[in-house]
Amino acid sequence: MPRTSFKEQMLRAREDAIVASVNRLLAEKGYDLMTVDEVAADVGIAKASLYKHFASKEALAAAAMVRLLDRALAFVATLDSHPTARAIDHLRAVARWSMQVQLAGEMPSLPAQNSSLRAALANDAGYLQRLMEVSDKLGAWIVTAQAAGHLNPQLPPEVVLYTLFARACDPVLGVLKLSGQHTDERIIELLLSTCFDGLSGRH
Amino acid sequence: MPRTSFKEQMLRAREDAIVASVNRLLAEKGYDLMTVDEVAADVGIAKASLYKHFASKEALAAAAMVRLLDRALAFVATLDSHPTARAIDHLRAVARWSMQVQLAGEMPSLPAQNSSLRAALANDAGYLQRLMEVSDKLGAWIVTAQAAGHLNPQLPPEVVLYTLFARACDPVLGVLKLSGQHTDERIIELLLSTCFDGLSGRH
DNA sequence: GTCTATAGCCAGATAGAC
DNA sequence: GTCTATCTGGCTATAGAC
Repeated sequence: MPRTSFKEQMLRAREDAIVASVNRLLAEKGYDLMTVDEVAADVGIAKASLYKHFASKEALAAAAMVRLLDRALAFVATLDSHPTARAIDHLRAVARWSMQVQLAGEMPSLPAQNSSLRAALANDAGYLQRLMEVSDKLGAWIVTAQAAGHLNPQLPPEVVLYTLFARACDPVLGVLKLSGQHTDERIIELLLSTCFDGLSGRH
Repeated sequence: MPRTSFKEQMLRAREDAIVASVNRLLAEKGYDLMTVDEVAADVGIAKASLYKHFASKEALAAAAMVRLLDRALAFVATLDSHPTARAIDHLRAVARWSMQVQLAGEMPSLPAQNSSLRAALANDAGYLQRLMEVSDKLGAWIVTAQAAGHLNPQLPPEVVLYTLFARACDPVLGVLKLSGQHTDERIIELLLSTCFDGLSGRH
């Protein structure tokens, strides 16, 4: 395997800068309102140059999702290095982490209904593989936590998994932040409570 | 007050048909992917005629939201006629109703990030008034249920309110329906459970 | 690979006859 | 108020020089 040349390093750095911009703009405006012109201006290159790196706007979104999943996998790996902790604590930690990412304005937001975008993601091997890795990790913790009685064992594991994914981009977070009535930490504690303990709370 | 003439009745009926189409298309494709051409074709009139009734695409969306809120208020009114039931049961009933609406493909979906659309809604007196009415009704039930110990009294009431609104358009519902592994009724019971009792469930 | 300039398309909104 | 036909602007994507 040839070592990466200087030119390749520069290319990588530029593409990282592009994806970072895309990630931020996706978090700020969402996919539909983000324009490729904006991305190019934000990175500081011409739009045509952008298209030399990524074939389409959809490819840009996919790259941002890959970046996010890589961050998630890195965080999951740090949890794995504490094997003494309980699975339920791992799951809470992941949920808290995803909410922190959202509050920091770094959670890319894609429309669930755009079918051509969905098709592009479904054809992206790198995206699919990382999504499966994250799902497998969380799925294992879910089953363990259910067996230990820390998660409701009557819920199908996939329902728990989908719910955790959905809470990572829950609009309630943004509304509460906009209201300005609570600190970021308090918002996260409130939403973790409603997510794991429900609106009724523990009795 | 003059009684409504035949012409006015026809006008009303046509506008109702328009809003019904908009509501369905908003549920099916979402605001950004719904085109005004589509709406006109669905209703069976020319696009220019549509613009005689509604000034803009945003006005169409606002009308659909008003229609939805009117349906919600009507449902809330039926609950009010059973004054013996507990507030928590009313809230669960409203949550179940909203999930049924979504599963029936009748829940209009608007992007949270489109600021011009948000501005249009914020300037629509009819929309705002109905939104406040619904919020007041639910808010009263929330406070009552908290006092009775049926809802976690440590949660700020507005957090409960926002959460109920958010669960009405929770994407988890659509994903579970798409997976085809559960009946509609089972999906609703599962999501009601995660919403009120949390992922941990009751202990 | 980077740029300027532009093609091509599509959707929201409108003109003007009837 | 309804229609056909059109305008207008913005967006993705590309051509072609350097």
